[in-house]
Amino acid sequence: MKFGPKYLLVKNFLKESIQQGKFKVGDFLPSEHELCSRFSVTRTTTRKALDELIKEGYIEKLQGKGSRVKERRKSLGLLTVKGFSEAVGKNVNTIFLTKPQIGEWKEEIIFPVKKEDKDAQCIFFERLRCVNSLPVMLERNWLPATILQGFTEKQFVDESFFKTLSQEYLIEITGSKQEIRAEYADDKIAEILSIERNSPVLHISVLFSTNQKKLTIYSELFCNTTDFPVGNQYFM
Amino acid sequence: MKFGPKYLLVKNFLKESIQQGKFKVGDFLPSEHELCSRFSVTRTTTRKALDELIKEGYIEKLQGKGSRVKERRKSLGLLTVKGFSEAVGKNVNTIFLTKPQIGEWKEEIIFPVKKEDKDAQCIFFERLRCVNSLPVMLERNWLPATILQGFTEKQFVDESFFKTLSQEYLIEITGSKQEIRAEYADDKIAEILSIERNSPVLHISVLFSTNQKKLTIYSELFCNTTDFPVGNQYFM
DNA sequence: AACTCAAACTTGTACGTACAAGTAAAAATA
DNA sequence: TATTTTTACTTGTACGTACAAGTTTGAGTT
Repeated sequence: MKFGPKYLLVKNFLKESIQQGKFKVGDFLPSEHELCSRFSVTRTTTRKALDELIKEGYIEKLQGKGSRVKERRKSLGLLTVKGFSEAVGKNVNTIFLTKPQIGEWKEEIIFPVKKEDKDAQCIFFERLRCVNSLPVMLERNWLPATILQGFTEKQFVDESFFKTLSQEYLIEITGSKQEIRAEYADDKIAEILSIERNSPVLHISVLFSTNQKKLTIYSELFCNTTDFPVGNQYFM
Repeated sequence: MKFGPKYLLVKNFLKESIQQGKFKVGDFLPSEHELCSRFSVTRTTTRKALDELIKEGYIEKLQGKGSRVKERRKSLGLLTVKGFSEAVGKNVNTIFLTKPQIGEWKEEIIFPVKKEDKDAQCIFFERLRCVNSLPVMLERNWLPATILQGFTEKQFVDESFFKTLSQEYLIEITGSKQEIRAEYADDKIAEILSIERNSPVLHISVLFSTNQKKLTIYSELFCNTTDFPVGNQYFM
């Protein structure tokens, strides 16, 4: 039998446990010492495993206390509407304009759709994000139906698409590519966002890659940024 | 005398050497073994130092070969115009509309200007980025004049503001905060970008923090995204 | 009851050793 | 000369040990 490096054993055990919710956000992992004896490795090896989990944003270490499961690095360099999620006290809600269903690959996807994706069926869903009941962002998502069995019938975990992928299918986002444009709102977008036709809207095209090589997610976002700009932060 | 951890000695020596250009991009650092004997530390310590430099994006390791100085992580989660720098074969140039000079703190800065900055004098400069001689992005920058002695007389290194900060003042960007809006182009912006008034333009407000606690940089960018969308990438 | 302090935990740094695995150039072979 | 093999270098993994430094808890003291 061929095994890779030992530290991957520890790392993957912890990573999968976190992804499956066996360790929840805020929980402390077993101490380094305990992991050592559980896997019969030295602390060097255990610490290497933990280091990688820190690098990937799963945990943080607190000297004297332990290793705590972190809210997963949501950013990924992604843009988020200022006021979504982090904003406390704001009334944010999400409306499904189109529930997940088998649909067609549309022209409006900016990034070129891969051939293997085009050959497969396509899951589509469309959501409207509102702040204080005012529509702020329209989100359209396309993804191949090959892997996600029964996805159209599933309820979203915490209203979150990514949480659903993570917890129900053990799929996580590993990368993203974005293009951002300022455009005139066409009739449809203007109507949905309750703005005038030809108002400037922020158009964000996103391509997500995941740990499942076959699963690429295509998203097109349209934002009314007059009241809620889109933003991100990065600190070393 | 009080020293911190030993690995910081090695790390900082290498980091400063890289920042000062003693090791250039593509160069290989001294081998771990050599660093060990030079600093009288064990490989554990040296590797810890190198690990941190990897994390901060300064170097990459190649098994069997060595540690090579990398092109510094430009991204920082930042948006870049698609076609700038990375795009080969494209004709990109930069025009100073306003050379670095002592100016005033303007109202148009979106992020609130810190009090200590407002009390100081302000360096301002304004550049127009063109692709194929067509104006694509207008960039306005403000920063307090306290630290950067003689900045207004300096020539930019490689036409790059950040390279100049790094090589001439040993200042590096440690974080950023951005807000993005789609707006109507006002008269002035429209004229500079050679577009019609009230065309949609992408307005990006950036606040950079640096390793010099006193130095914050405020930028306002205006992009015509019809031909060149703005974008970023992230991969784990 | 309130406080102090020691003990028992946690992670952080650092030592030293050994061998595996990848790379490149020199040496041996055909 | 051209090819193969060896050798000497690089980084990667893993062992074991020791003590420093931060946190929590509970025993002991006031």
